[in-house]
Amino acid sequence: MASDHTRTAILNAAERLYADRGFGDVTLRDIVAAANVNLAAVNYHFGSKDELIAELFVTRSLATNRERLNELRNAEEAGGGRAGIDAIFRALVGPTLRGCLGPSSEGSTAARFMIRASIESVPPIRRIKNREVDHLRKFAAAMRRSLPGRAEADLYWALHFALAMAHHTIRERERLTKLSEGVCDLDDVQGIIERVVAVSAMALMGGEAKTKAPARVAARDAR
Amino acid sequence: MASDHTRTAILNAAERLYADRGFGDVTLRDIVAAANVNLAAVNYHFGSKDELIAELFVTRSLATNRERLNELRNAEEAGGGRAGIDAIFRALVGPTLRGCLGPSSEGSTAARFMIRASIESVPPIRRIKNREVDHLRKFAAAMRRSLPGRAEADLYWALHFALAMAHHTIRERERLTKLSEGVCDLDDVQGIIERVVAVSAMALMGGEAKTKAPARVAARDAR
DNA sequence: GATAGTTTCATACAACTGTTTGAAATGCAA
DNA sequence: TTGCATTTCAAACAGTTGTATGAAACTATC
Repeated sequence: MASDHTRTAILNAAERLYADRGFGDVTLRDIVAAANVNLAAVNYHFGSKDELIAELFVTRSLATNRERLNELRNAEEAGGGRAGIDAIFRALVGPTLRGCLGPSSEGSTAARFMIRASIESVPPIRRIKNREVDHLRKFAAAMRRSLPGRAEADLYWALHFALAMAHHTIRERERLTKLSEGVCDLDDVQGIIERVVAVSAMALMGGEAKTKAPARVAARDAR
Repeated sequence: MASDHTRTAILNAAERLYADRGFGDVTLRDIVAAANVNLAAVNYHFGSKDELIAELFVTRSLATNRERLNELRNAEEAGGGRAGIDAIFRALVGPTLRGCLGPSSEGSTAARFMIRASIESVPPIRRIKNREVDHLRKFAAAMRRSLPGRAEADLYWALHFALAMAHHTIRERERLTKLSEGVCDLDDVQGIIERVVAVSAMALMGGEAKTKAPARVAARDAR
């Protein structure tokens, strides 16, 4: 037990430094200097550098996943076991985008850390991300309940594209601002979420009316 | 001039090693060992490790960009100055997806290197990517010509989402296979391209008929 | 075949990395 | 206070990294 003071000081300093300068050029010595603790404290409290990074990422990651599942559960309860497809996508990408975008994310170390984690891909984080399959399957299941007739492949492709748009927007938000010369407002988080949700739903629906039968989205006029 | 033998041996070995094991844990010593050349040869021929990586990436990157612009030009000429929106997206994501996906990409070192470069983000590569704004603006211009009435923001968001889907598919292709338990066929490159193109077009069109007036895609029922 | 320029080589360099060690300090129970 | 366990600390360790050096080998020109 004890005071935990050193432990949390390390966690805070590490999160801030990694967020600001990336995993690539932050050493344990940088961290302990910022935390005002001894170099050996990291290995004493966490075992290794990788385990420190893993703990940082797992904490934030679990929080996001909890938020997602909360939103999903609420949507399904509101719909009597079946959530609308929009609500499902909103539960999937909303928490991540809200957490990492918008003016508040500039100040939040947690947000900047997660952005960094999505840009640089270090081994300990990759290992954790690979365990997220079960979590995503829950969203696939919700989609299946919501649209029983849909082809499995279309389901997963839509899920995949939703995550693609969300993560890419977080990763490349600066580039998008520069590319569009400020025309794309990265601070309008709710607008972005609805945009991603709408496109994801269209990816699944093939641009047809929401309640209609399956519509293939793929291979039309090849080239 | 001279034989260039050493130079190209380094380039080949480096590309293969980076493709296989990532930038993180391939050292210059690994490279020169695989290339059967002296350690000092890298600094002699390239100046530094970062310049070697940069040269590798620039070469492949320019090739892709050339291919993209070729396809775009062809599409615009075929349409008398105005390419169809599908053709524009196809020119944008086609070369990248064809290069990095499909059974052939397993064998191609170049493809595996570019996949690696899109997963790990090292400083020299990031610097080059940031100079790609001009290149992407050409596609924005083509979209503008194709659909003069469209709002600028919608244009850039669709462009952004197209790249998002393409790159995310490349980055996470293994995860998607595992997640979907093989239901998503990552070897059907043409099918994937058409899927991405269709969704991108829908992102821009808002699910309405292709020739209709602007349709906002964003903020409907917030939450 | 001597000369000048290029390329290769073995080796050293200097710095930095995460981790370990063993002793000192601290906190807490009896 | 005594004793015991936890925590901190300075120092060193062992290994790796990219880069620099200066001599040797080569190549082509005159």
